[in-house]
Amino acid sequence: MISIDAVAALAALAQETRLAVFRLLVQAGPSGVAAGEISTRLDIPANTLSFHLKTLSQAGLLESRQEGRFIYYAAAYARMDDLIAFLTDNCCNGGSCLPKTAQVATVEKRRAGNAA
Amino acid sequence: MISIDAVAALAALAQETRLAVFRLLVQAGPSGVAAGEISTRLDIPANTLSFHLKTLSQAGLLESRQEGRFIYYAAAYARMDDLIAFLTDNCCNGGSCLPKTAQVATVEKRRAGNAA
DNA sequence: TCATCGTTTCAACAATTCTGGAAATAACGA
DNA sequence: TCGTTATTTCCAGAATTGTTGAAACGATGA
Repeated sequence: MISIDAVAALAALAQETRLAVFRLLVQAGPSGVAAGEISTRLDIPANTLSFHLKTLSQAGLLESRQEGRFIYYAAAYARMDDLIAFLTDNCCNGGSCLPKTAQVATVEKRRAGNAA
Repeated sequence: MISIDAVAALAALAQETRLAVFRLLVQAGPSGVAAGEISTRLDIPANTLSFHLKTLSQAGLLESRQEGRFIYYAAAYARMDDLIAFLTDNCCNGGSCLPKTAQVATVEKRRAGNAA
């Protein structure tokens, strides 16, 4: 991940409504949640939600699939991992201040253990 | 960490200059870097940098200490961990999509192994 | 005290963002 | 075809943000 992508992802998450949507989807799992249900569960007008879903998608944080009249949105877990790895990259110059973070927060190592 | 704090932290990081500053400090380690040196290393005007340092500090992402005429800024590692934990909280409803993230990205577990 | 250096505050402008009403699109069932 | 449902696009206004010149502040050494 490069800096400009990280800024886009962070900007997408740096908004109360979008953060709530993203967390809902992170917790919901890879199968995702339909836009309408997100709208209902978080009490967000459909058009406002659509705007935020687009923002999150453009930042690469969501994936979507159409199923009939419904569009299911799911968190892009790999992207989330990329972002975390970017933030913690080379933490303390490779030192030991955050050994677990440094060890785990690399895309490759995370993916090795991930089903998503 | 509550949602509004997370939004503040993410907003602070969602800006090219501030993200560069934060990553510089994450990599520099707990001893920190003086404002002037950050300004030089990243080629940011002093007043602009000051504005961004304040934003990052208010979001709880930086700590600072004065030493003579210099002010050293350092990444607030615990806060960074809180943020990551907040994002990945209850990932996949506690399922196994991201076992390593779920396992590590909790404040308590991270702190147990952290010197910072 | 004075000059200097490191850093912060103030002020103002351009640019961007969030929001929701209204209308449009797209898929389904009758 | 028609009506309904799910979702998106268009639009406009209010609010927020990033930037930098200029000035101010605070610590230091002579």
